[in-house]
Amino acid sequence: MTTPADATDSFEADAPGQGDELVDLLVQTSFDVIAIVTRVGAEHDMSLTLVRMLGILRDRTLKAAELADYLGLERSTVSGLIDRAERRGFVVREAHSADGRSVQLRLTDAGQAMAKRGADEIAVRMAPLLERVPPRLRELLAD
Amino acid sequence: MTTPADATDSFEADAPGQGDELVDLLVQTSFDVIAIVTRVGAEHDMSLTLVRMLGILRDRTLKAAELADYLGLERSTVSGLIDRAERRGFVVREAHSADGRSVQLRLTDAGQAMAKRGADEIAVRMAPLLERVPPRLRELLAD
DNA sequence: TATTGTTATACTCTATAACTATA
DNA sequence: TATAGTTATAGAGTATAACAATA
Repeated sequence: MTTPADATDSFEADAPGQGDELVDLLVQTSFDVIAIVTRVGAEHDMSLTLVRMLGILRDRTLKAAELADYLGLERSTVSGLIDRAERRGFVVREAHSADGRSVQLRLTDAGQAMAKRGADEIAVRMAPLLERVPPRLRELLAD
Repeated sequence: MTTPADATDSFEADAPGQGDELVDLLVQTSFDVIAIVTRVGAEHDMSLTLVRMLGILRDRTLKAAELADYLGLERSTVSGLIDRAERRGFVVREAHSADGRSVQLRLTDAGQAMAKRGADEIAVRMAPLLERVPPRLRELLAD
């Protein structure tokens, strides 16, 4: 906006206009989705972060530092998160075979069960939201 | 799953299977989007909730209780949120014309400016994400 | 020296409960 | 009585900084 009569204004990255409805739609939808995940978690006394943790560890075994990367959180934060998850029997800290400093994180059977249950419930809650998507569009999305 | 040999299994709400990839995609994308909004907010020392508040009040004037409904938070929580936003000059509490108990919330010019700036920055950060969406699909989404 | 994980500390966000003022 | 908002309090989530153990 430093050059007053600039015909290419609407193509500048810092002068949005055209695609904003789509951005708004995506942001609003995202908040709705996260709200669903948060609610399902809350019904099982789990924070959004704990739900994410179970989802991530569901089909992986990770070191604590790797989990921190996945979650975008500090190691110290994840340390406490693991504490709480372990106390509830969802996860165990195992010795890492190759690195004495690391701990390997693994879901317990209870953790696996809760992860599956949560995923199922989330899918059910999201069904009404997905049903509003036209079938043709839904197929396109599944590429 | 109470009737063992049920051919309509895959259509039962509590026996998900088919559309799970789509659900996962939507959830993962939502986390990515929220991460962008969170990061943009953090760069301006704003929590995700404060960013949402500015976005909501951008084209509306609301009572505190209404804002709480929009955000899905308790009134007491929103009270503190308004405190902090007011202290930073983003919003003002005005007397409600018809109800002496209520406060009317209105963005200041600074609040409007920050709301616009945040929305613009979010749109810019989301551009790479949107560019991965095929144009044909993007048109369909904008219905 | 660098990295992994933990602990101590502090701040923000959130809810519950109790309260005041108004309806 | 019921509703709008505030305050006090407590708990969870988060980051920063300092630390011990291992690489």
